[in-house]
Amino acid sequence: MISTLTLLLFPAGFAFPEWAYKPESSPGSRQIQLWHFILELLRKQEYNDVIAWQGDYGEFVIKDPDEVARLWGARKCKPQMNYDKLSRALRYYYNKRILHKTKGKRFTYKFNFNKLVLVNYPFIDMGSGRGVPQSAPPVPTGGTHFRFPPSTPSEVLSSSEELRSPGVFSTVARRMARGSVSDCSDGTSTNSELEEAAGADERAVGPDRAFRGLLAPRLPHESMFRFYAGHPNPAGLARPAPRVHPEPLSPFPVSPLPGPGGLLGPTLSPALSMTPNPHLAYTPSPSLSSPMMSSHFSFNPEDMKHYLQAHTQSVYNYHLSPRAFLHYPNIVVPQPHRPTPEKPATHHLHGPPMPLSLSQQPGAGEDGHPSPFKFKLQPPPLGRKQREAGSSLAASSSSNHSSSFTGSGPIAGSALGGAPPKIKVEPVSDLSEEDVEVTDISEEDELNQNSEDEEGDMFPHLARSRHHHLYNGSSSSPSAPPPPHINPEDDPDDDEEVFKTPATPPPGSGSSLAFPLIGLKTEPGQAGPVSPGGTRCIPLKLRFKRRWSEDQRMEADGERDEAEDKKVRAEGEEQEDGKRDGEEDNGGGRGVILGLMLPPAPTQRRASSELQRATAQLSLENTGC
DNA sequence: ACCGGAAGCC
DNA sequence: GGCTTCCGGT
Repeated sequence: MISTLTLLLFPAGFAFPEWAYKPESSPGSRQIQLWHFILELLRKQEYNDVIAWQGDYGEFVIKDPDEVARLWGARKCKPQMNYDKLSRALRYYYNKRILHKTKGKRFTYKFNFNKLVLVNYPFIDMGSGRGVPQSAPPVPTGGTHFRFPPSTPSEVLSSSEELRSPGVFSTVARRMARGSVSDCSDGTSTNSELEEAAGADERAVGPDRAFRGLLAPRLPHESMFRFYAGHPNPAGLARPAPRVHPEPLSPFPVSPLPGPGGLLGPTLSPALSMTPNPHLAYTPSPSLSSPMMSSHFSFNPEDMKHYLQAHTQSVYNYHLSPRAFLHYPNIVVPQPHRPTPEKPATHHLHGPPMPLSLSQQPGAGEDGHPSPFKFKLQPPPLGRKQREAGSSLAASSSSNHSSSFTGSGPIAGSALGGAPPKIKVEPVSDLSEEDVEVTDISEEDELNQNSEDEEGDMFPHLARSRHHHLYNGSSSSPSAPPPPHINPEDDPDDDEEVFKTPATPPPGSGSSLAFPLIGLKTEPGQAGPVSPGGTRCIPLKLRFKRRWSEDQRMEADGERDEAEDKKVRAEGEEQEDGKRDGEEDNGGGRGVILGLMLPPAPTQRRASSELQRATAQLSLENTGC
């Protein structure tokens, strides 16, 4: 199976896009983007008096708005820049879900790292230990949000932006594979380090890279990365570790989330080169160092059990969606103890009857091109006016903005039975939907946006209608090291954190379990296969959702909304959405797999670190102007 | 302060 | 696409 997996994983060979390393070349823009810049400032101590991390993970406060504006203006050669304009730009990020305002706190904003990462750096290799930079945005609890690629090619194409289209990735990948990473870096940019590292990695581990790339989005966990790491290059590794030390200011927790992901990592990697290296040494958390970390991981029941258990624990710890639970046939994982009494122990990961085999996935790797991942920012919500107006446009059809979410819980409510405007039906049908899902995804994003939840993140689809929403209770998770200040409420909402797991693993999870990636690939036609078996989970899911919803509400109640509420609007979900929703929930077929793996946070972190690195080199001010 | 529409620039 | 600029509104 591994081989199969491998193939799937490395179909085309994804690589990290060049732009990932260069802020300047960030997608969509030639120049440095504001958020990169902010991150850059954040990571530099010298600007601590100007802007600094504060409060929750990802939350930062602009201590000196004028100065920040000045710096930004300098960087962009916009002397006329001022905080008013800068803040407008920041607000512009709200729609993109990259940032949101921390209500009630002056000049305080919060990154939604997940989104950033996913969106912009889906394939980044967070690799290694480059270490979470101090400035790394915190992504404590969170899960990552990811979206699945559209199932159909057409969809893919249609997708608005597929960011860097697959083609791009593949191209890059190839390049990288060759070790020509340097391309990216012409001297201009930043990164020598990154590039070098990347290059090294690639050379050393050709496929791995690809692998990583793929995984990254879904498998956030650091451990995962680590394992694949195997990166020969020391440089990257070395640095990070040291840096990791917690900064007072930095929101980042020192330690990465312990998570299941780590466990998986090994799993995945076996095939890959797992050479022990410093990386491995750098284990995020003790927990990771489980046996699983050991060089070899087998899918045998015991191991799986172990893994699952760990995963389950993590799910609980992170308040992940039930969907996150891995399913492994025949193995029942004992439930972790959860603080919360309520949580039902019920879920055992039962395997759905039909295990998916990787093979099922249709084109998975085969198509020559990599699966189309389309990670994109969500479309901005419709303008309020429009919405209000009832702009029909919304495209969607019917979208009415349904109500949105009342305070309590948007989606959750719906799930619970609240009347959700949109969703309503839970389609039990589920799986099949995937395609739909995918499809939807592309477009849906726009529609969905709603943010219902706290998150509002990027993957509305997932989140939205469906039940999904689970955000991690940020505060709670024990494992995650709390930031200095944790506010109970704060984060919960934060969307960022929300972890939407894609889907539960489909049935056959055993195998699937392992690879999210696979799922990706699958998309294309996969619906068929999945459907058969997979779906049955639904009921459980629903149940879980409810549970979660309840829990979430209880725990989080507050905030989530924050930003998102407003946006909710978009929702107009279409009927289809509803369907999809169901699906998604399910774990939608393919996605499912992914879900398993992902431990959210890490990824983000890594991504962030990468970003930081990338940005690090930029000069804050641009003299050139 | 903060929000977000609209128009415009690159 | 990603702001920048301007601006009316809360």
